[in-house]
Amino acid sequence: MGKLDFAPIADTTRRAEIVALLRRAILTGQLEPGQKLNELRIAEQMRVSRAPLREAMRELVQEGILTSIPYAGTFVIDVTAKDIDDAYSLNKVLDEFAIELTWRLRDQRFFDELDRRHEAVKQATRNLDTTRQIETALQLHGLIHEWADNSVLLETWQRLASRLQMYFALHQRARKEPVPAEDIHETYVRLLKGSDMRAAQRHAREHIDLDFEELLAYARSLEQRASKGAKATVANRQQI
Amino acid sequence: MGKLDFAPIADTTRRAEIVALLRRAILTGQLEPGQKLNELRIAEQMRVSRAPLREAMRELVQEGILTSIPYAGTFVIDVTAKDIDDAYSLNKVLDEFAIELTWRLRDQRFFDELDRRHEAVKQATRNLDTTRQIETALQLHGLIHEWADNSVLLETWQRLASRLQMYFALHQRARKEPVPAEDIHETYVRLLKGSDMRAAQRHAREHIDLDFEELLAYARSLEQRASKGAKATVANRQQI
DNA sequence: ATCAAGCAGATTGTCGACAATCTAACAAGT
DNA sequence: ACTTGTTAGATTGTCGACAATCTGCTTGAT
Repeated sequence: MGKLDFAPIADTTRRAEIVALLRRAILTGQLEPGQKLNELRIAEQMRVSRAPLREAMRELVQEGILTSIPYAGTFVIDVTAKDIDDAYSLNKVLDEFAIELTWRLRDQRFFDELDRRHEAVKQATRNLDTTRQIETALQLHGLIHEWADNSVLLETWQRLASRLQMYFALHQRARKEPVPAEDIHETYVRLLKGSDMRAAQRHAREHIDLDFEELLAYARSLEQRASKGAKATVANRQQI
Repeated sequence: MGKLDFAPIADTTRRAEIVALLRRAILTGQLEPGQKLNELRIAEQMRVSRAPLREAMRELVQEGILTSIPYAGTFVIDVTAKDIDDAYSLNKVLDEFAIELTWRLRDQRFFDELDRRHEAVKQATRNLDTTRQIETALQLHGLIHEWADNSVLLETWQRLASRLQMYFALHQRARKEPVPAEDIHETYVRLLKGSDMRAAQRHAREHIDLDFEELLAYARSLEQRASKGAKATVANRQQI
Protein backbone atom coordinates (compact mmCIF):
# COMPACT_ATOMS: atom_id res chain seq x y z
CA MET A 1 0.00 0.00 0.00
CA GLY A 2 1.72 3.19 -1.17
CA LYS A 3 1.77 6.13 1.20
CA LEU A 4 0.66 8.59 -1.47
CA ASP A 5 -1.81 11.15 -0.20
CA PHE A 6 -4.37 12.21 -2.75
CA ALA A 7 -5.91 15.63 -2.86
CA PRO A 8 -9.66 15.73 -2.36
CA ILE A 9 -11.46 15.67 -5.69
CA ALA A 10 -12.99 18.87 -6.94
CA ASP A 11 -16.47 19.94 -5.91
CA THR A 12 -18.68 19.05 -8.79
CA THR A 13 -21.81 20.91 -7.83
CA ARG A 14 -23.03 23.78 -9.92
CA ARG A 15 -23.38 25.78 -6.74
CA ALA A 16 -19.65 25.63 -6.02
CA GLU A 17 -18.77 26.75 -9.53
CA ILE A 18 -21.25 29.58 -9.38
CA VAL A 19 -19.76 30.74 -6.09
CA ALA A 20 -16.31 30.76 -7.66
CA LEU A 21 -17.51 32.64 -10.72
CA LEU A 22 -19.39 35.26 -8.77
CA ARG A 23 -16.61 35.74 -6.23
CA ARG A 24 -14.10 36.27 -8.97
CA ALA A 25 -16.38 38.78 -10.70
CA ILE A 26 -16.79 40.73 -7.51
CA LEU A 27 -13.19 40.62 -6.34
CA THR A 28 -11.84 41.71 -9.68
CA GLY A 29 -14.28 44.57 -9.82
CA GLN A 30 -16.26 43.33 -12.81
CA LEU A 31 -19.24 43.65 -10.53
CA GLU A 32 -19.15 47.07 -8.96
CA PRO A 33 -20.11 47.93 -5.39
CA GLY A 34 -23.80 48.62 -4.96
CA GLN A 35 -24.68 46.80 -8.14
CA LYS A 36 -27.78 44.65 -8.05
CA LEU A 37 -27.60 41.01 -9.05
CA ASN A 38 -30.63 40.03 -11.09
CA GLU A 39 -31.22 36.35 -10.47
CA LEU A 40 -33.07 35.59 -13.66
CA ARG A 41 -30.55 37.28 -15.88
CA ILE A 42 -27.50 35.72 -14.22
CA ALA A 43 -29.13 32.30 -14.18
CA GLU A 44 -29.81 32.53 -17.91
CA GLN A 45 -26.29 33.72 -18.63
CA MET A 46 -24.80 30.83 -16.70
CA ARG A 47 -27.31 28.34 -18.13
CA VAL A 48 -28.34 27.35 -14.66
CA SER A 49 -31.57 27.44 -12.71
CA ARG A 50 -32.14 29.92 -9.94
CA ALA A 51 -31.94 27.39 -7.10
CA PRO A 52 -28.17 26.79 -7.10
CA LEU A 53 -27.58 30.43 -7.97
CA ARG A 54 -29.56 31.60 -4.96
CA GLU A 55 -27.72 29.17 -2.70
CA ALA A 56 -24.43 30.48 -4.02
CA MET A 57 -25.53 34.03 -3.36
CA ARG A 58 -26.48 33.14 0.20
CA GLU A 59 -22.94 31.91 0.75
CA LEU A 60 -21.44 35.11 -0.58
CA VAL A 61 -23.76 37.15 1.59
CA GLN A 62 -22.41 35.35 4.65
CA GLU A 63 -18.93 35.78 3.25
CA GLY A 64 -19.52 39.49 3.50
CA ILE A 65 -19.14 40.62 -0.10
CA LEU A 66 -22.84 40.58 -0.97
CA THR A 67 -25.76 41.98 0.96
CA SER A 68 -29.36 40.95 0.69
CA ILE A 69 -32.60 42.81 1.28
CA PRO A 70 -35.70 40.57 1.34
CA TYR A 71 -37.93 41.02 -1.70
CA ALA A 72 -35.69 43.81 -2.95
CA GLY A 73 -32.59 42.02 -4.17
CA THR A 74 -29.00 41.06 -3.53
CA PHE A 75 -26.30 43.65 -4.03
CA VAL A 76 -22.54 43.87 -4.07
CA ILE A 77 -21.60 45.53 -0.78
CA ASP A 78 -21.10 49.26 -0.78
CA VAL A 79 -17.60 50.32 0.14
CA THR A 80 -17.11 53.26 2.45
CA ALA A 81 -13.85 54.75 3.63
CA LYS A 82 -14.74 53.60 7.12
CA ASP A 83 -15.14 50.01 5.95
CA ILE A 84 -11.68 50.10 4.47
CA ASP A 85 -10.26 51.68 7.58
CA ASP A 86 -11.97 49.14 9.83
CA ALA A 87 -10.77 46.23 7.74
CA TYR A 88 -7.24 47.54 7.63
CA SER A 89 -6.96 48.15 11.36
CA LEU A 90 -8.24 44.69 12.15
CA ASN A 91 -5.89 43.31 9.55
CA LYS A 92 -2.95 44.77 11.40
CA VAL A 93 -4.02 43.12 14.64
CA LEU A 94 -4.47 39.76 12.95
CA ASP A 95 -1.09 40.07 11.23
CA GLU A 96 0.62 40.70 14.52
CA PHE A 97 -1.09 37.67 16.05
CA ALA A 98 -0.28 35.49 13.06
CA ILE A 99 3.38 36.43 13.22
CA GLU A 100 3.46 35.49 16.88
CA LEU A 101 1.94 32.07 16.20
CA THR A 102 3.93 31.40 13.08
CA TRP A 103 7.27 32.50 14.45
CA ARG A 104 8.34 29.28 16.13
CA LEU A 105 6.86 27.19 13.33
CA ARG A 106 9.01 28.70 10.61
CA ASP A 107 11.18 26.17 8.82
CA GLN A 108 12.82 25.75 5.44
CA ARG A 109 9.52 24.94 3.76
CA PHE A 110 8.13 28.17 5.13
CA PHE A 111 11.00 30.24 3.79
CA ASP A 112 10.79 28.51 0.42
CA GLU A 113 7.08 29.18 0.16
CA LEU A 114 7.65 32.76 1.23
CA ASP A 115 10.15 33.24 -1.59
CA ARG A 116 7.86 31.51 -4.07
CA ARG A 117 4.98 33.85 -3.31
CA HIS A 118 7.23 36.86 -3.23
CA GLU A 119 8.49 35.92 -6.66
CA ALA A 120 4.91 35.59 -7.92
CA VAL A 121 4.19 39.16 -6.85
CA LYS A 122 7.28 40.44 -8.59
CA GLN A 123 6.41 38.62 -11.76
CA ALA A 124 2.86 39.97 -11.81
CA THR A 125 4.30 43.40 -11.26
CA ARG A 126 6.68 42.98 -14.19
CA ASN A 127 3.81 41.81 -16.37
CA LEU A 128 1.76 44.86 -15.38
CA ASP A 129 -1.07 42.47 -14.49
CA THR A 130 -2.64 44.52 -11.73
CA THR A 131 -5.39 42.06 -10.89
CA ARG A 132 -2.91 39.27 -10.44
CA GLN A 133 -0.59 41.59 -8.56
CA ILE A 134 -3.26 42.19 -5.93
CA GLU A 135 -4.06 38.52 -5.75
CA THR A 136 -0.47 37.43 -5.31
CA ALA A 137 0.31 40.17 -2.80
CA LEU A 138 -2.58 38.98 -0.63
CA GLN A 139 -1.38 35.41 -0.96
CA LEU A 140 2.05 36.50 0.16
CA HIS A 141 0.57 38.15 3.21
CA GLY A 142 -1.72 35.20 3.81
CA LEU A 143 1.15 32.80 4.34
CA ILE A 144 1.66 33.72 7.98
CA HIS A 145 -2.03 33.05 8.58
CA GLU A 146 -1.90 29.71 6.86
CA TRP A 147 1.21 28.75 8.73
CA ALA A 148 -0.02 29.83 12.15
CA ASP A 149 -1.90 26.56 12.67
CA ASN A 150 -5.02 28.28 13.96
CA SER A 151 -8.06 27.41 11.88
CA VAL A 152 -10.22 30.20 13.26
CA LEU A 153 -7.58 32.79 12.52
CA LEU A 154 -7.20 31.45 9.00
CA GLU A 155 -10.94 31.63 8.34
CA THR A 156 -11.05 35.15 9.68
CA TRP A 157 -8.15 36.20 7.55
CA GLN A 158 -9.65 34.71 4.41
CA ARG A 159 -12.87 36.62 4.92
CA LEU A 160 -10.90 39.77 5.46
CA ALA A 161 -8.66 39.11 2.46
CA SER A 162 -11.72 38.87 0.23
CA ARG A 163 -12.68 42.38 1.12
CA LEU A 164 -9.19 43.75 0.87
CA GLN A 165 -8.87 42.27 -2.59
CA MET A 166 -12.13 43.92 -3.57
CA TYR A 167 -11.04 47.27 -2.21
CA PHE A 168 -7.71 47.21 -3.97
CA ALA A 169 -9.20 46.04 -7.24
CA LEU A 170 -11.60 48.95 -7.03
CA HIS A 171 -8.75 51.30 -6.48
CA GLN A 172 -6.59 49.91 -9.24
CA ARG A 173 -9.39 50.15 -11.75
CA ALA A 174 -9.93 53.77 -10.80
CA ARG A 175 -6.40 55.00 -11.20
CA LYS A 176 -5.11 54.73 -14.71
CA GLU A 177 -1.43 55.04 -13.89
CA PRO A 178 0.71 51.93 -14.00
CA VAL A 179 1.50 50.21 -10.73
CA PRO A 180 4.67 51.01 -8.80
CA ALA A 181 7.64 49.15 -10.10
CA GLU A 182 9.68 49.01 -6.91
CA ASP A 183 9.28 46.05 -4.61
CA ILE A 184 7.41 47.16 -1.53
CA HIS A 185 7.39 43.69 0.04
CA GLU A 186 11.15 43.39 0.32
CA THR A 187 11.29 44.55 3.93
CA TYR A 188 8.36 42.40 4.95
CA VAL A 189 9.94 39.24 3.62
CA ARG A 190 13.34 40.07 5.08
CA LEU A 191 11.90 40.62 8.54
CA LEU A 192 9.94 37.37 8.41
CA LYS A 193 13.18 35.56 7.65
CA GLY A 194 15.07 37.31 10.43
CA SER A 195 15.28 36.62 14.13
CA ASP A 196 13.55 39.69 15.56
CA MET A 197 9.89 38.88 15.96
CA ARG A 198 9.04 42.20 17.53
CA ALA A 199 10.50 44.01 14.55
CA ALA A 200 8.38 41.97 12.19
CA GLN A 201 5.28 42.70 14.25
CA ARG A 202 6.08 46.37 14.41
CA HIS A 203 6.45 46.42 10.65
CA ALA A 204 3.05 44.79 10.29
CA ARG A 205 1.48 47.34 12.59
CA GLU A 206 3.15 50.45 11.33
CA HIS A 207 4.28 50.11 7.80
CA ILE A 208 1.78 50.76 5.06
CA ASP A 209 2.73 47.83 2.96
CA LEU A 210 -0.21 47.68 0.65
CA ASP A 211 -0.64 51.26 -0.43
CA PHE A 212 -3.42 51.71 2.06
CA GLU A 213 -3.05 55.43 2.41
CA GLU A 214 -3.67 55.97 -1.26
CA LEU A 215 -6.60 53.56 -1.18
CA LEU A 216 -8.16 55.40 1.73
CA ALA A 217 -7.68 58.77 0.06
CA TYR A 218 -9.39 57.44 -3.03
CA ALA A 219 -12.32 56.10 -1.03
CA ARG A 220 -12.74 59.40 0.79
CA SER A 221 -12.70 61.30 -2.47
CA LEU A 222 -15.44 59.04 -3.75
CA GLU A 223 -17.55 59.83 -0.74
CA GLN A 224 -16.97 63.53 -1.16
CA ARG A 225 -18.31 63.27 -4.66
CA ALA A 226 -21.21 61.14 -3.49
CA SER A 227 -22.30 63.54 -0.78
CA LYS A 228 -22.29 66.40 -3.26
CA GLY A 229 -24.38 64.56 -5.81
CA ALA A 230 -26.88 63.52 -3.15
CA LYS A 231 -27.45 59.79 -3.46
CA ALA A 232 -25.02 59.16 -6.24
CA THR A 233 -24.14 55.65 -5.15
CA VAL A 234 -27.73 54.57 -5.38
CA ALA A 235 -28.24 56.28 -8.70
CA ASN A 236 -25.18 54.56 -10.10
CA ARG A 237 -26.53 51.14 -9.37
CA GLN A 238 -26.59 49.14 -12.52
CA GLN A 239 -27.96 45.76 -13.34
CA ILE A 240 -25.76 43.02 -14.57
CA MET B 1 -41.39 65.58 11.86
CA GLY B 2 -40.58 63.69 15.05
CA LYS B 3 -37.05 62.45 15.49
CA LEU B 4 -38.15 58.99 16.47
CA ASP B 5 -35.96 56.24 15.08
CA PHE B 6 -37.84 53.08 14.24
CA ALA B 7 -36.33 49.66 14.40
CA PRO B 8 -36.19 47.80 11.11
CA ILE B 9 -39.19 45.53 10.67
CA ALA B 10 -38.69 41.85 11.13
CA ASP B 11 -37.48 39.69 8.25
CA THR B 12 -40.54 37.98 6.95
CA THR B 13 -38.92 35.31 4.86
CA ARG B 14 -39.16 31.70 5.87
CA ARG B 15 -35.44 31.46 5.24
CA ALA B 16 -34.62 33.93 8.00
CA GLU B 17 -36.82 32.13 10.50
CA ILE B 18 -35.32 28.79 9.60
CA VAL B 19 -31.84 30.21 10.12
CA ALA B 20 -32.84 31.44 13.56
CA LEU B 21 -34.43 28.12 14.51
CA LEU B 22 -31.50 26.04 13.34
CA ARG B 23 -28.92 28.32 14.88
CA ARG B 24 -30.68 28.19 18.21
CA ALA B 25 -30.91 24.40 18.04
CA ILE B 26 -27.20 24.14 17.35
CA LEU B 27 -26.01 26.72 19.85
CA THR B 28 -28.07 25.27 22.68
CA GLY B 29 -26.77 21.82 21.91
CA GLN B 30 -30.08 20.31 20.84
CA LEU B 31 -28.25 19.38 17.69
CA GLU B 32 -25.03 17.67 18.64
CA PRO B 33 -21.68 18.05 16.88
CA GLY B 34 -21.24 15.69 13.97
CA GLN B 35 -24.96 15.14 13.64
CA LYS B 36 -26.34 15.00 10.14
CA LEU B 37 -29.19 17.24 9.10
CA ASN B 38 -31.66 15.40 6.93
CA GLU B 39 -33.26 17.95 4.64
CA LEU B 40 -36.48 16.10 3.96
CA ARG B 41 -37.15 15.35 7.60
CA ILE B 42 -36.42 18.87 8.83
CA ALA B 43 -38.43 20.42 6.01
CA GLU B 44 -41.42 18.28 6.94
CA GLN B 45 -41.07 19.07 10.63
CA MET B 46 -40.96 22.80 9.91
CA ARG B 47 -43.75 22.56 7.30
CA VAL B 48 -41.51 24.20 4.76
CA SER B 49 -40.12 23.17 1.40
CA ARG B 50 -36.50 22.26 0.97
CA ALA B 51 -35.56 25.37 -1.00
CA PRO B 52 -35.57 27.91 1.86
CA LEU B 53 -34.21 25.26 4.22
CA ARG B 54 -31.24 24.62 1.97
CA GLU B 55 -30.58 28.32 1.61
CA ALA B 56 -30.66 28.66 5.38
CA MET B 57 -28.22 25.79 5.74
CA ARG B 58 -25.86 27.41 3.25
CA GLU B 59 -25.82 30.51 5.45
CA LEU B 60 -24.99 28.51 8.55
CA VAL B 61 -22.25 26.69 6.70
CA GLN B 62 -20.62 30.02 5.93
CA GLU B 63 -21.26 31.08 9.50
CA GLY B 64 -19.03 28.22 10.49
CA ILE B 65 -21.33 26.08 12.62
CA LEU B 66 -22.38 23.66 9.88
CA THR B 67 -20.23 21.87 7.35
CA SER B 68 -21.32 20.48 4.02
CA ILE B 69 -20.08 17.61 1.91
CA PRO B 70 -21.54 17.50 -1.62
CA TYR B 71 -23.98 14.65 -2.14
CA ALA B 72 -23.26 13.38 1.36
CA GLY B 73 -25.00 15.85 3.60
CA THR B 74 -24.72 18.79 5.93
CA PHE B 75 -23.45 18.24 9.45
CA VAL B 76 -23.06 20.16 12.66
CA ILE B 77 -19.35 20.93 12.94
CA ASP B 78 -17.23 18.57 14.95
CA VAL B 79 -15.60 20.14 17.96
CA THR B 80 -12.01 19.33 18.76
CA ALA B 81 -9.96 20.59 21.67
CA LYS B 82 -7.79 22.42 19.15
CA ASP B 83 -10.79 24.24 17.73
CA ILE B 84 -11.69 25.48 21.18
CA ASP B 85 -8.13 26.48 21.88
CA ASP B 86 -7.83 28.28 18.55
CA ALA B 87 -11.09 30.14 19.06
CA TYR B 88 -10.17 31.13 22.58
CA SER B 89 -6.74 32.45 21.71
CA LEU B 90 -8.11 34.54 18.87
CA ASN B 91 -10.86 35.71 21.17
CA LYS B 92 -8.29 37.11 23.55
CA VAL B 93 -6.60 39.06 20.77
CA LEU B 94 -9.91 40.48 19.58
CA ASP B 95 -10.90 41.41 23.13
CA GLU B 96 -7.69 43.32 23.59
CA PHE B 97 -8.25 45.18 20.34
CA ALA B 98 -11.88 45.90 21.17
CA ILE B 99 -10.94 47.35 24.53
CA GLU B 100 -8.44 49.62 22.84
CA LEU B 101 -11.02 50.91 20.38
CA THR B 102 -13.82 51.18 22.89
CA TRP B 103 -11.83 52.84 25.62
CA ARG B 104 -12.15 56.45 24.52
CA LEU B 105 -15.74 55.91 23.43
CA ARG B 106 -16.99 54.87 26.85
CA ASP B 107 -19.71 57.11 28.23
CA GLN B 108 -22.59 56.89 30.64
CA ARG B 109 -24.70 54.92 28.19
CA PHE B 110 -21.87 52.39 27.90
CA PHE B 111 -21.60 51.95 31.64
CA ASP B 112 -25.36 51.62 31.99
CA GLU B 113 -25.48 48.96 29.31
CA LEU B 114 -22.54 47.19 30.91
CA ASP B 115 -24.41 47.04 34.21
CA ARG B 116 -27.60 45.93 32.52
CA ARG B 117 -25.90 43.01 30.85
CA HIS B 118 -23.97 42.13 33.95
CA GLU B 119 -27.23 42.06 35.86
CA ALA B 120 -28.74 39.76 33.23
CA VAL B 121 -25.92 37.27 33.75
CA LYS B 122 -26.40 37.33 37.50
CA GLN B 123 -30.11 36.79 37.17
CA ALA B 124 -29.66 33.83 34.82
CA THR B 125 -27.17 32.43 37.30
CA ARG B 126 -29.65 32.82 40.17
CA ASN B 127 -32.32 31.10 38.11
CA LEU B 128 -29.97 28.22 37.34
CA ASP B 129 -30.78 28.72 33.66
CA THR B 130 -27.49 27.55 32.22
CA THR B 131 -28.38 28.12 28.58
CA ARG B 132 -29.36 31.68 29.27
CA GLN B 133 -26.32 32.14 31.48
CA ILE B 134 -24.04 31.34 28.58
CA GLU B 135 -26.02 33.58 26.27
CA THR B 136 -25.97 36.56 28.61
CA ALA B 137 -22.31 36.11 29.50
CA LEU B 138 -21.41 36.27 25.83
CA GLN B 139 -23.61 39.33 25.39
CA LEU B 140 -21.78 40.97 28.28
CA HIS B 141 -18.46 40.26 26.64
CA GLY B 142 -19.82 41.35 23.28
CA LEU B 143 -20.47 44.88 24.42
CA ILE B 144 -16.92 46.06 23.88
CA HIS B 145 -17.08 44.73 20.34
CA GLU B 146 -20.37 46.45 19.64
CA TRP B 147 -19.11 49.67 21.11
CA ALA B 148 -15.78 49.68 19.31
CA ASP B 149 -17.32 51.15 16.16
CA ASN B 150 -15.54 48.76 13.84
CA SER B 151 -17.98 46.79 11.73
CA VAL B 152 -15.46 44.20 10.62
CA LEU B 153 -14.41 43.52 14.19
CA LEU B 154 -18.04 43.17 15.24
CA GLU B 155 -18.77 40.68 12.47
CA THR B 156 -15.70 38.68 13.37
CA TRP B 157 -16.65 38.63 17.03
CA GLN B 158 -20.19 37.53 16.29
CA ARG B 159 -18.95 34.58 14.25
CA LEU B 160 -16.58 33.68 17.03
CA ALA B 161 -19.25 34.11 19.70
CA SER B 162 -21.48 31.62 17.90
CA ARG B 163 -18.86 28.97 18.27
CA LEU B 164 -18.02 29.84 21.83
CA GLN B 165 -21.68 29.59 22.73
CA MET B 166 -21.83 26.18 21.12
CA TYR B 167 -18.74 24.97 22.94
CA PHE B 168 -19.96 26.13 26.31
CA ALA B 169 -23.44 24.73 25.79
CA LEU B 170 -21.84 21.40 24.97
CA HIS B 171 -19.83 21.55 28.13
CA GLN B 172 -22.72 22.57 30.33
CA ARG B 173 -24.89 19.76 29.05
CA ALA B 174 -22.14 17.30 29.81
CA ARG B 175 -21.49 18.23 33.39
CA LYS B 176 -24.41 17.64 35.63
CA GLU B 177 -23.28 19.83 38.51
CA PRO B 178 -24.94 23.19 39.00
CA VAL B 179 -23.18 26.26 37.72
CA PRO B 180 -20.86 28.28 39.94
CA ALA B 181 -22.74 30.72 42.10
CA GLU B 182 -20.06 33.35 42.54
CA ASP B 183 -19.82 36.19 40.11
CA ILE B 184 -16.80 35.67 37.90
CA HIS B 185 -17.44 38.78 35.80
CA GLU B 186 -17.09 41.24 38.68
CA THR B 187 -13.45 42.03 37.97
CA TYR B 188 -14.02 42.34 34.25
CA VAL B 189 -16.78 44.91 34.69
CA ARG B 190 -14.85 46.84 37.30
CA LEU B 191 -11.79 47.13 35.09
CA LEU B 192 -13.86 48.29 32.13
CA LYS B 193 -15.25 51.04 34.31
CA GLY B 194 -11.84 52.04 35.60
CA SER B 195 -9.14 54.23 34.14
CA ASP B 196 -6.38 51.72 33.47
CA MET B 197 -6.80 50.43 29.95
CA ARG B 198 -3.69 48.26 30.10
CA ALA B 199 -5.03 46.51 33.17
CA ALA B 200 -8.30 45.76 31.41
CA GLN B 201 -6.43 44.41 28.40
CA ARG B 202 -4.18 42.31 30.60
CA HIS B 203 -7.23 40.87 32.29
CA ALA B 204 -8.72 39.98 28.93
CA ARG B 205 -5.51 38.28 27.86
CA GLU B 206 -4.68 36.45 31.05
CA HIS B 207 -7.71 35.82 33.14
CA ILE B 208 -9.79 32.80 32.31
CA ASP B 209 -13.10 34.49 32.64
CA LEU B 210 -15.31 31.97 30.99
CA ASP B 211 -14.23 28.72 32.57
CA PHE B 212 -12.14 27.91 29.57
CA GLU B 213 -9.75 25.64 31.35
CA GLU B 214 -12.52 23.34 32.40
CA LEU B 215 -14.03 23.43 28.93
CA LEU B 216 -10.71 22.49 27.37
CA ALA B 217 -10.18 19.67 29.81
CA TYR B 218 -13.61 18.33 28.97
CA ALA B 219 -12.92 18.51 25.23
CA ARG B 220 -9.61 16.71 25.65
CA SER B 221 -11.26 13.97 27.68
CA LEU B 222 -13.79 13.52 24.91
CA GLU B 223 -11.03 13.06 22.40
CA GLN B 224 -9.26 10.56 24.61
CA ARG B 225 -12.41 8.51 24.66
CA ALA B 226 -12.84 8.92 20.93
CA SER B 227 -9.34 7.77 20.06
CA LYS B 228 -9.79 4.65 22.18
CA GLY B 229 -13.08 3.71 20.54
CA ALA B 230 -11.59 4.14 17.09
CA LYS B 231 -13.89 6.37 15.07
CA ALA B 232 -16.41 6.99 17.79
CA THR B 233 -17.40 10.42 16.57
CA VAL B 234 -18.44 9.09 13.24
CA ALA B 235 -20.27 6.15 14.74
CA ASN B 236 -22.15 8.42 17.09
CA ARG B 237 -23.58 10.43 14.27
CA GLN B 238 -27.31 10.49 14.57
CA GLN B 239 -29.98 11.78 12.31
CA ILE B 240 -32.38 14.44 13.41
C1' DA C 1 -50.60 70.94 -9.97
C1' DT C 2 -50.71 67.65 -6.09
C1' DC C 3 -51.57 63.62 -4.01
C1' DA C 4 -53.70 59.06 -3.01
C1' DA C 5 -55.50 54.69 -4.98
C1' DG C 6 -54.98 51.20 -7.85
C1' DC C 7 -53.27 48.66 -11.51
C1' DA C 8 -49.59 46.26 -14.55
C1' DG C 9 -44.85 44.56 -14.86
C1' DA C 10 -40.89 42.86 -13.00
C1' DT C 11 -38.41 40.44 -9.36
C1' DT C 12 -37.84 37.71 -5.35
C1' DG C 13 -39.51 33.80 -2.37
C1' DT C 14 -41.36 29.20 -2.22
C1' DC C 15 -43.04 24.86 -3.83
C1' DG C 16 -43.30 20.09 -5.74
C1' DA C 17 -41.18 16.98 -8.97
C1' DC C 18 -37.27 15.04 -11.34
C1' DA C 19 -32.21 13.94 -12.05
C1' DA C 20 -27.70 12.83 -10.15
C1' DT C 21 -25.22 10.76 -6.66
C1' DC C 22 -24.19 8.15 -2.63
C1' DT C 23 -24.74 4.09 0.68
C1' DA C 24 -25.40 -0.34 2.02
C1' DA C 25 -26.82 -4.84 1.19
C1' DC C 26 -26.37 -8.75 -1.59
C1' DA C 27 -24.41 -11.87 -5.22
C1' DA C 28 -20.63 -13.76 -7.72
C1' DG C 29 -16.01 -14.68 -8.70
C1' DT C 30 -11.16 -15.70 -7.16
C1' DA D 1 -12.46 -15.28 3.54
C1' DC D 2 -11.82 -11.48 0.65
C1' DT D 3 -12.57 -8.67 -3.07
C1' DT D 4 -15.42 -6.97 -6.97
C1' DG D 5 -20.07 -5.94 -9.43
C1' DT D 6 -24.66 -5.04 -9.12
C1' DT D 7 -28.78 -3.29 -7.52
C1' DA D 8 -32.38 -1.01 -4.62
C1' DG D 9 -33.24 2.58 -1.56
C1' DA D 10 -32.45 6.89 0.34
C1' DT D 11 -30.65 11.56 0.03
C1' DT D 12 -28.85 15.53 -2.13
C1' DG D 13 -28.71 18.66 -6.29
C1' DT D 14 -31.32 20.95 -9.82
C1' DC D 15 -35.23 22.43 -12.45
C1' DG D 16 -39.50 24.86 -13.99
C1' DA D 17 -43.74 26.87 -12.34
C1' DC D 18 -46.44 29.44 -9.06
C1' DA D 19 -47.19 32.77 -5.12
C1' DA D 20 -45.88 36.93 -2.60
C1' DT D 21 -43.95 41.29 -2.75
C1' DC D 22 -42.11 45.48 -4.56
C1' DT D 23 -41.81 49.45 -8.03
C1' DG D 24 -43.36 52.74 -11.11
C1' DC D 25 -46.96 54.43 -13.81
C1' DT D 26 -51.58 55.78 -14.67
C1' DT D 27 -55.91 57.43 -13.19
C1' DG D 28 -58.87 60.26 -10.89
C1' DA D 29 -60.29 63.40 -7.31
C1' DT D 30 -59.44 67.70 -4.90
